[in-house]
Amino acid sequence: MFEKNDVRTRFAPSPTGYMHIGNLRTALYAYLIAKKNKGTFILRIEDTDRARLVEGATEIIIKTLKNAGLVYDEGPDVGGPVGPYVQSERKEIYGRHAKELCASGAAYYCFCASDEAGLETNSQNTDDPCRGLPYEESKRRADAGEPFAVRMKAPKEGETTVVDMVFGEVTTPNKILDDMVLLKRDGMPTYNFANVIDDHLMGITHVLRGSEYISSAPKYNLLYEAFGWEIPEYITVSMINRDAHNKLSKRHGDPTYNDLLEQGYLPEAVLNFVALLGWSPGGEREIFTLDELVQIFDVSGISKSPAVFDIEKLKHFNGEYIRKMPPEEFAKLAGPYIRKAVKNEHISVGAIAALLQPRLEKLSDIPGKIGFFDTLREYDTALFEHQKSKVDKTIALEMLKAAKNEFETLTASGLREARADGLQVEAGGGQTRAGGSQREILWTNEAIYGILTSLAEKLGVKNAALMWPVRIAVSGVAVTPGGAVEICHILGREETLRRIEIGIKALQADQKAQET
RNA sequence: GGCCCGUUGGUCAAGUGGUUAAGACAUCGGCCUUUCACGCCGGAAACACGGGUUCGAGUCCCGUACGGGUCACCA
Repeated sequence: MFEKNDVRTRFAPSPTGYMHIGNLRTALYAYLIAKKNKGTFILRIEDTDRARLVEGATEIIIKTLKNAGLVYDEGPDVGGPVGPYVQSERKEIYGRHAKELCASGAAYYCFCASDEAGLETNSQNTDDPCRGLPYEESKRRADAGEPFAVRMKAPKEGETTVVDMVFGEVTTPNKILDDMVLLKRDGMPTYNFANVIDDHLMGITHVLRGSEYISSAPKYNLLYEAFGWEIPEYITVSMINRDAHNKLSKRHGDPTYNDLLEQGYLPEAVLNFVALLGWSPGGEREIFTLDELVQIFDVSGISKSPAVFDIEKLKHFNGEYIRKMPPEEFAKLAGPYIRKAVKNEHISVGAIAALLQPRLEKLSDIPGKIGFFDTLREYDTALFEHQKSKVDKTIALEMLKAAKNEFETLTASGLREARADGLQVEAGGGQTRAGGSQREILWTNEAIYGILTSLAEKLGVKNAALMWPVRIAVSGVAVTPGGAVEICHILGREETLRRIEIGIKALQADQKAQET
């Protein structure tokens, strides 16, 4: 069995597909509460509705929890002392308990056809016809093989008070409680019943549920009482909404956890963000690792009111996580995205990653930002005009010519090229002069910056006046990650010169067209 | 409709009877600068409403409004 004073929590999803953000948060809180108390976190699969079963969904859940770092101590694939952890494998247990309640008078067999019973529950204050059946008789019928469901015999008077760690005391008049079905005709338990049985049998001390269950909570209490079981701590968490009026739902295209990962969000960032939806640690800090959350999590910080899932803020969190990542790690993560957009093997993934890291919100944004490294698209020469940098087309042409000349001169005198990936190659046919001249340099960011800034100085213009046209020429787009220097560096000397040449030709053609 | 729950800026939120009502995202302005971003500085922006209780109420009580949940042999 399990330790008596052990704090035990469970995440109990039904395997119906990918995991919602709300589910993930519930799992996270359950995990945090268990770990904070050095307790046990359990995964239980609630698959009692075979009609809604989705093939492979259990695997998805397991994979998702692993991916998120929410390691469970007991569960279907890892076992544990109170298994099985899949409800469909516990059918006998529920049947036994349901019959026990019938025998004790807390529940009764119902022989109504399912649709008939449905009608009964909809019309208020109408008793199910089977409620009054004598136990002996209904037991005989059930034993004889007549199909039946089991319903709870809800009290008609009094009230039930539920104590919840988040919502406090919630009192409900018993007369509005219906005779909820415990066991369905197919012998499977309902969620309500299986949940209570399993939570008790598995020693769950803190029961986490979404607020949609709070109106059922009195019925759970009645069930616990009927069995003479101790009622666990209830922790009811409010919903996560898409906007002021709608809750998050897959139907409306709200992203699942998996969707978010596919969109280039980091698991850590999503988890961190989700933790703060409906819960606050109280201070000003917002960025926490999972382990830190375990340390500081407290049920008292859980909010009663629902929270809106704001993707903008998630983006910010994701950006924060990207920025604080070690550069090598980020390069590894971003590598595939970069390679997909920039096929040219000579272009360094690491160098592009370095440019991207401080200005990226999510990985899927990468391709849109760096396509120009791969191919220089045709662009409007109007891009060369930039008031703030004091550049018009005439000046741009002048600047490009000067830059080209400068880069070429260097080549002629034996420029050694340092590729962005760190490999050095000989330029200019390997005619490096022994001893080297003063003009012999490496094609590095520092060198290019030096060349361009001293050129600007020589021409008597601001850096921006030179940098702007160069950047436009080598990229062909108005907005680029990194500046002229970095882009030239990454492209390499040869490609840089080629693109500058293209820019010059375009501007000259423009000029000619203007004259005629 | 019955029952239950909620309501602090556009959003997440701190606040547990006395505060100039934090902070974050988004937004706007500025600085930095080689475009963008990062970073830094600053602005605008909130206690749903009405009654109580109290010397004093975002905080406690009642009501109203609005929003949500639930009322399945779904979970």
